[in-house]
Amino acid sequence: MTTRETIIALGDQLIRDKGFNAFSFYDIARSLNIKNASIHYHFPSKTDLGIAVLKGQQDGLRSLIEAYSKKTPEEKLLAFLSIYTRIKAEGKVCIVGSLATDLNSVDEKIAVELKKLAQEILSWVTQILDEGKRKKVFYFRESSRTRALLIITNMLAALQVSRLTDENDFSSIKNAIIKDLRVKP
Amino acid sequence: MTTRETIIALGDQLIRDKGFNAFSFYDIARSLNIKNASIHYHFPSKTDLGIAVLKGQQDGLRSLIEAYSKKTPEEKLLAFLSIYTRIKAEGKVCIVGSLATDLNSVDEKIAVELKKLAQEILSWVTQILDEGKRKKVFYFRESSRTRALLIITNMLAALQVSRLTDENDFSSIKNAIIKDLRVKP
DNA sequence: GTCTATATTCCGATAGAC
DNA sequence: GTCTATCGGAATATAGAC
Repeated sequence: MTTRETIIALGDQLIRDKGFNAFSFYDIARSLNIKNASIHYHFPSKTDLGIAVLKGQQDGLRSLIEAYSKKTPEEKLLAFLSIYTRIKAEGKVCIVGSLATDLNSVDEKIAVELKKLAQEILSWVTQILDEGKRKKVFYFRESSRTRALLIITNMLAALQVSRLTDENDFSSIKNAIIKDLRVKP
Repeated sequence: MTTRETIIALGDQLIRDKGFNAFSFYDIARSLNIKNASIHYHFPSKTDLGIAVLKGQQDGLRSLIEAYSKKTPEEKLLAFLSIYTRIKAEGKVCIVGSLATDLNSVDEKIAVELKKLAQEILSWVTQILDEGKRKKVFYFRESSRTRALLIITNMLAALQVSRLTDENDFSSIKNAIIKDLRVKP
């Protein structure tokens, strides 16, 4: 992994651990045993790093979508849900939630990339549910888009709320989502 | 409203608008036409203000619970959901979500009060659902606690995600929650 | 309770040597 | 690409006058 990629990975983790406004270039420099100024060589501004992190997330999502394109709707949905399970294991939160709460304090360019990411997530989950409904493996009353929103908001906030209530609450929420989709009307 | 109360109200709004780490005492001082140092007279540290904001939220919640204690489960649930509708109208997010994403960058004392607030919200919604199930006005398969978590996470993240996707998504989510509870098995 | 003034620390960012 | 050195700005916080 190049230094640039390592910086992006560390920035990503820091945003999801402490929030965009709470981390500094020094946090990254210390981890990498380099100096503050060296980070600026790779990313002139903190906003530039934020954008790179979001573009990395977009690329990762597209790879996952591509890798699961021939799989069943159940497999796709489980792959989607396991994104959050991995984040939970790290004790962190989703980047969409983290940056959404700070939205009015970050550069507009970050907001633009964040919205793109959110749209792509919503679009994918909507398609998964749509396919599952057609193939009669998922059952739900709402539109696919609304149901996708319900599932995404459940998982996104499960990471946040389970930091405060009980760590097991994350699994309870995840399991309930899966079960509910399988209940025939 | 006393100056102290006004500062708390402004701090609350700023946390839910920009995040805890993005607002400064100067934001509040400017709004009140007083100086930075005057804020410190009322709240020695930013952490003190954060705690006061959270205690204010706890008090507000307890008042709401008390005011609705004799009402029906449906009325209680609608009262709970309308908390978020009001926040959405302001374009802000829920304080629980905002501070949960910044949890590892704030003072431990803030984390303690935030957890108390989250527990009280979860406890209330769980009781509302429990009562609704007993009285056969709400229908759901999960435990009351899990269903409460599902509903709370939906609303909390609906505020965050609808900043990014479509403002109308908030209403779609809210309406789906209400409808789903009324569906008989 | 609010003010002026100031101390202190931290952060983002740049210049220029190596 | 990384370093040293430094600038400029912002933010938290305190001292002491009014």
